Amino acid sequence: MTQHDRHPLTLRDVSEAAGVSEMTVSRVLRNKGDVSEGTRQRVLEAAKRLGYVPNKIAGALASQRVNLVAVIIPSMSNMVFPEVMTGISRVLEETELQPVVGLTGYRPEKEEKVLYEMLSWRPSGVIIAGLEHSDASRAMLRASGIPVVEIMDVDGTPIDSVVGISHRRAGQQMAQAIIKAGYRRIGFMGTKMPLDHRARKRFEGFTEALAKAGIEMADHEFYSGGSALLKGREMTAEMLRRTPDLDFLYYSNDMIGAGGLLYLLEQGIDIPNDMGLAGFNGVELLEGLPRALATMDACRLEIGRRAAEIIAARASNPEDSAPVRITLEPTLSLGDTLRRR
Amino acid sequence: MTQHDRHPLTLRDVSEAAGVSEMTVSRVLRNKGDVSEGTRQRVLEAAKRLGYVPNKIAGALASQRVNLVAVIIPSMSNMVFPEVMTGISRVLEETELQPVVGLTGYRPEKEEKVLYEMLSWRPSGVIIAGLEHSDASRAMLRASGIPVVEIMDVDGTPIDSVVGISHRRAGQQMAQAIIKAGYRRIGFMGTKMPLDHRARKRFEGFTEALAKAGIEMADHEFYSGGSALLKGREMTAEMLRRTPDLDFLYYSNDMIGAGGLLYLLEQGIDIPNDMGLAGFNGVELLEGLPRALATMDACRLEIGRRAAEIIAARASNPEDSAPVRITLEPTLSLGDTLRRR
DNA sequence: TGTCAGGGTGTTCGCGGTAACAAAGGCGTA
DNA sequence: TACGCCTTTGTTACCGCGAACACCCTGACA
Repeated sequence: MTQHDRHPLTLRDVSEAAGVSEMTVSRVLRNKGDVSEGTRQRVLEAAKRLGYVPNKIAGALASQRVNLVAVIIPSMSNMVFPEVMTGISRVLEETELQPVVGLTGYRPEKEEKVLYEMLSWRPSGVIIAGLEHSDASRAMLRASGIPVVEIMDVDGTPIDSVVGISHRRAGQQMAQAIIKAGYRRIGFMGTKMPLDHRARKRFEGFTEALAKAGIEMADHEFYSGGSALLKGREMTAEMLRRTPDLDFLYYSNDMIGAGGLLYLLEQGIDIPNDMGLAGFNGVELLEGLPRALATMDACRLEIGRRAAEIIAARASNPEDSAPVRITLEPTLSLGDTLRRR
Repeated sequence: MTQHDRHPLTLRDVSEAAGVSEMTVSRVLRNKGDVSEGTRQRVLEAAKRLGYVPNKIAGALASQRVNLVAVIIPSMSNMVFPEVMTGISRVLEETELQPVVGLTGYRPEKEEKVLYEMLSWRPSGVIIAGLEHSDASRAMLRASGIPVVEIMDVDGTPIDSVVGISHRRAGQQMAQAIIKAGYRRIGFMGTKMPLDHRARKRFEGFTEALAKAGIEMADHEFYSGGSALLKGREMTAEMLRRTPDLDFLYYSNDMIGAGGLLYLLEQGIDIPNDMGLAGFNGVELLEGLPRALATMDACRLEIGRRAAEIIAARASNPEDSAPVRITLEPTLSLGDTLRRR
C-alpha cells in the first residue's frame, strides 16, 4: 500500500492496474453511468489496493461543480455559532454538499478577505452571518452568481435570501417583559463591539421600548475580552456598587448573565424579587445553573437548518432561484430570574 | 459590476479588458515575475472593475499546489478543540496556508470518510487528533505523501509527526496529587465514550496510580449527552447519595466538575476540607466560578501552535521531512478545591 | 439472417489556470 | 553599428478529470 514515492496516483494508474480505460474507472468511483458488475469489482479492488484517492480539484474543474458551501461567521468561541453550524451540518449531511467555515472576527476587512478566498474555490453557495458587509463584499457576492443566504438578522436589506430573527424586536420584547413584571430601575451590561450589529440592534430595541414606557436606562456598561463568566461577575459587582438601587440587570449574553447570577446568589440577594436578571441566547449551559436565567432563544439551530435547506434546494435545482426571506420568532423564557405577575 | 449572467469571469476576460495576455494577468494577480508598473495598474484596474475572483481550482490543478491544511478533530462543541484551532490559526495566518476543518464525532468510520474527502482536495498537510485510526485511514495518510501531524496524545505510534501530552501520565499525576493531599475515598465521573481514547488513557493512568498506592476507586459513573454542567450536578448528587463517605471527586472534564462544584457549594459542603474536587482541561470558563476548580491544563493552544508550525515548515521546505515528536507537559493547578498540605 | 435497441466501454476535448520556455524590445558598451 | 544582456511580455503544453459523443457487442425480434 505504501508508495515508493513516485508521482501521485491518478486515474491512469488505477485504469492500468484494472485493465480498463480511465473513463471506466471514473464512472465506477462516481457511481455514474452503467458499468458491468465484473469490471466494477476489478476497478474497486485496484483502487483500494493502490490506495487511490480521487483528485477533486481536477474533477471540479472538469465538471464545473464543487460540492462545497462557504459558511462565513464571526467566531466559533461564543456559544452561538457552533449551534448554527450544527443546524447547517445536519441538513447538508443528507446531501452531497459540505460546509467549509471561514471566520471574520467581526471585522469587515477580514470578512472581505475570507469571502474572496472562499469564492475563489467556486462553492455551490454561501451562508454568511449578518446583513452588513462592505461594498466590495456585496459586489463579489452578487457577481459570483451563486446562491447567498444571509443569516441571524432580518433587520436590513438582503443580497439574496435571508434567515434570522429581528434583534431589534427581540430587544423590545425583553424590555416589555421586564416592565410588565414591574421592574423600573434597569441596568444593562454587554460587549463593547461596535461591529456586532446584532447586539447593537438588540440594545437599541431595548432602550427604545424602555423610552416608550417612559423609563430611562439607569446604568450600563460594556466590556471586551476575557472570561465572560468572570466579566459578568465583576461588572455586576461594580455596577451595583455604583448604582445600588437597581432592580433589574439585562445582559447581552447568557454567559455574562450567568456570571452575574452566581455573584448575586453568593451575596444572598433575593432573585427575582429584589433583583431580576435576564440574558440572551438560551444556551445549554444554563441548564446546570442554580437558577434558570431568563433568556430569549435566538433560534440558532433552526436558522442554520433553514439556511442550509435553501442552499441545498438551489443546488439541486438551479432554476428555482427566487430569493427567500424567513423571519423566525425567538421565544422568551422567564426562568427563575424574572418574577411573574 | 453586476454580471449580465454570461459565463463566469476568467483570466481571458480580464486580459482582454486590460489589453494584455492571460499570462500577464496571472502574473499580476499572483505578484509573480516582473511586470511593469504601467501594465500592473491597468490589469488591477480591469480585474477590480470586472469583479474578477481567480479560480483556485484551476490554479491548484496547474500548479500542483494547494494552500489548504486539513484539520481533523472529533468535535467543536466541547471547549478543547476550539482552542486548538485558535493555536493553529494564529500560526497559519502568518503563512499562505489556510486551515479547513473536518469533524469526526469520535467515530472512526466518519473519520475515514472525512479524511478521504479532505485528501481528495490534495491539501498541503494534515493535522489529525489522536493516534488511533482505522487501517484504511492510516494507509491513506501514508499514501498521500503529505506531512501528517497527529495531535493531543503521545501514547502510541505516530504515522509521521506528533504533538501532544501523555494522558496516561496526566491521570497518574492527578491521582498522585490527590493522594498526597490526603484524600482516600475517591469517586470518578466522566463521559461514557469508548472511542475517546484520551479520556480512557487518563482514566487508566488514574486508576493505575491509585492502585499503586493501595487505593481502590470507591465509586465511578459515566454519562453521555446533555448539558455537561447539569450532568455534573446530577451525577454528583447521585453519587454522594450512593456512596456518602467519599472525600474526593475527580471529573473527566472541567464542565461537569463545575456542575459538581456548584451543587456541593449549594449543599453547604466544606470544600476542600470535607470534599476535594478536580477536573481536567483548564478552561477559561472556570475563572468565573465561585471557587477555582483544581484542574490540569492540556496545553491545547500550544499543541495547535506546534502542529501548525511543523506543517508550515514542511510546506515551505519539502526536503526537510524528518518526523517530529513533541511531548508537552501539562501543568497541574490546585485551585481552591484540592487542599494543600 | 438482418435490423435495431441499448448496455458497456473507449476517445476526444476542454475546464481555467500556471510552468517553462521563447520572443520582443530597450539599453549600454565595444 | 553590432552585440549581448536584461526586462517585459507572449506562446505552448500540460495539470487530472468528466461531458459528450462514438463505438462495439449482445440479444430480441421480424
